[in-house]
Amino acid sequence: MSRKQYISPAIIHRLPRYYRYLSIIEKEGISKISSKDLADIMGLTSSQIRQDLNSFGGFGQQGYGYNISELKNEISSIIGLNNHFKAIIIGVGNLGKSVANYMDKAENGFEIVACFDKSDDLVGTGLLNLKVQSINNLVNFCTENRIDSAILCIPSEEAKQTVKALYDIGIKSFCNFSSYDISLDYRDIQVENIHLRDSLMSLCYKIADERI
Amino acid sequence: MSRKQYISPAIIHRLPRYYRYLSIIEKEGISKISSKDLADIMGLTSSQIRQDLNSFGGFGQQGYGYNISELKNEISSIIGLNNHFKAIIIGVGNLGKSVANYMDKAENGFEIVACFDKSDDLVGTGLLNLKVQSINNLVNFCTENRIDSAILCIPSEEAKQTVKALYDIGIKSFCNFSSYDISLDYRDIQVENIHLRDSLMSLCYKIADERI
DNA sequence: TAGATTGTTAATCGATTAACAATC
DNA sequence: TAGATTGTTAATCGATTAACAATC
Repeated sequence: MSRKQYISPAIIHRLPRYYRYLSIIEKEGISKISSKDLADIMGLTSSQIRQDLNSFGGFGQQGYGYNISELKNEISSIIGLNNHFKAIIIGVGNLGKSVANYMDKAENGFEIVACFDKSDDLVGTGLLNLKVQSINNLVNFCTENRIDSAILCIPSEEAKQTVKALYDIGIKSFCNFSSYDISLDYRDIQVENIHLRDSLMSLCYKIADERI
Repeated sequence: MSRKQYISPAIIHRLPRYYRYLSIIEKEGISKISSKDLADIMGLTSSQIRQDLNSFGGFGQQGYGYNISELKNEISSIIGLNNHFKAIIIGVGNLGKSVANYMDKAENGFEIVACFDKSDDLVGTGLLNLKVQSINNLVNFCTENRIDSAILCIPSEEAKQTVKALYDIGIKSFCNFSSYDISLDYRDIQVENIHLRDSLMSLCYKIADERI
């Protein structure tokens, strides 16, 4: 079967997990796996795995299973890891720094090509092999260089202004650490939100609920 | 209606958002709101809001709507924000530092009571008003002090070992920044995962998919 | 060939949306 | 009282699981 038209958000968010586990299993020197065995390892059902994979194509072989390297490469290609999309980091506090360092060392589909901060103390300092630029230079830089995505490591009020400026010059992909809900203001964008406070509060609920 | 037995994960993850928006609206000086108006602001449907809220109790008034401060307080109480659960940070690199600073300034249901690192360079340095302790002191500290939750800002191999040690002394709540899937090894725990790499990869997929 | 396991359709489950009687 | 809006039940939608024919 060929690739389905619509891929659900649930599937999109499982793709990186497939990639991660297939990488681990491949490193263990195993060359093939059945949906049942992979399901046991990943805590899914074999049905779900076959459904997920088959929304992109028939990567398995009846009676045999899936070739791990092959499947891993297929998923890498589906995610688009080899695109090495050009990303910029906005806000170079501890969060921006940790994100930059993390992205630099682990394969994730992006490469960081610039970073910006509003603080004069940080502008000109080094991060990875880059010099932190002034936020005043942001729009200029992004019009002169092709940028695929912006990683927002700034508070929500600043994020709101920054997204507006970037959207106006055509940048429509964001990794958002602020609590500003970008997708409410713009429809034709790609965004992943990492809302630390919301995660903590959900965890708080779970603990509190457990102790009732 | 009184509180339902089972609250779905989907609802649990919307609670912090309700709290966030109600706080914003309250600050704007508005005192009441209908499910319809709140839905428009939050990008939900009024049905969903009424369903969500009614799984905890009837907080509204027919013909009127919801009193904002009252509802915000109810949700704060449902999440359990006033518990101020005692959390420890494990790993005080840039990520650990940014999480610590963030948690210190924003209300989230937790307070950080200690932080640990394996690096001798970091042990003894200050973070918030705490001194970074050696990871060797972790189990000892946690047996002598009541700890509600551990925030894992370390790589997955270390996370796996650390979780085992903590689980064995009864700590069963984790905010996990590593890619180790704790819930596959332990069933009776509360966990929130923040998988930065997975989020980036999902974003990568969305961009790549958009450009097909 | 027989056994294993996929790809795919059908059934089930859960979450969202619609509808409306209750009631402020 | 009339209008508004909730609380709640019913309908729909989407995602997961089960089942099984196809086939390696």
